[in-house]
Amino acid sequence: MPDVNVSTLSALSEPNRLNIVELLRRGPLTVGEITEQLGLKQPQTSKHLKVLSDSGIVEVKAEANRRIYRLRPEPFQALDSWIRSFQRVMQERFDNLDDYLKELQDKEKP
Amino acid sequence: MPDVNVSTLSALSEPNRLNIVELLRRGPLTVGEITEQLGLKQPQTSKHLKVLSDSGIVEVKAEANRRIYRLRPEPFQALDSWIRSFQRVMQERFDNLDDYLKELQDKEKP
DNA sequence: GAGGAATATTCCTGTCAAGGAATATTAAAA
DNA sequence: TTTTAATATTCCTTGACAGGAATATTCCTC
Repeated sequence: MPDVNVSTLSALSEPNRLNIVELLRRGPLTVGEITEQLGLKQPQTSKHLKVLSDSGIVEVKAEANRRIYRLRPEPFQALDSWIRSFQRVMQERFDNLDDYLKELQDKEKP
Repeated sequence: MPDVNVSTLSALSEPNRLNIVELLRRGPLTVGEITEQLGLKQPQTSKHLKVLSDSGIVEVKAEANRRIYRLRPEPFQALDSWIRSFQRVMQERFDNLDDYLKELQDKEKP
């Protein structure tokens, strides 16, 4: 079972950060561009980017005055492989509630 | 672009809830079983299950005195398809930072 | 080197969510 | 029908986190 990083999930669970990620999907952007396109204020953008950066979702490249942010693929790969290994097991178990109910009864009346 | 539900992500971003989900992977469980296996207190378990239930990650079946919780596959499918559509676009853009830098320069010096 | 962009950081405040403890609810069992 | 088991709900408190505003930092340009 691949380990899911809670920090990845919690970083993505904030709407503005999810928007940033959706935006960066199209390619790298500077803080200013993100700020403008999402209608945020610059400090908040920087803060959200820091959270995304700390959790490894995003990486920075300094270019003179500017910081260019872009997505890192690893966290998404990890998340994906978790979900898929997940679905594999779920598929087997799915629609087997009746089996479980029978087990439960057996526990009660041995 | 498939829409990711923030509520799915935020529900999964709490460690105890993620543990519950990992546990339910093996099959449906009652509140008591979850409580015991994770060493939680029963009220907290119920609260976490409510959050998971509200976000559609989990569903309940009442069986006499007990409530049997199990995973619903839909949120995971949605999450998976989002990530994969995501990775498709990222793949194209990946390693194209140089292109972007050139664009930036063009913007500055037209 | 002074002024001005672009970005990060700090401090403050309010909100919200999680845990603890107690209690309510429902169904089973005696 | 009283008691007991399984679960949900409420109230309270505390801590984390997001936004606002101000300020610090870094680098460019003149």
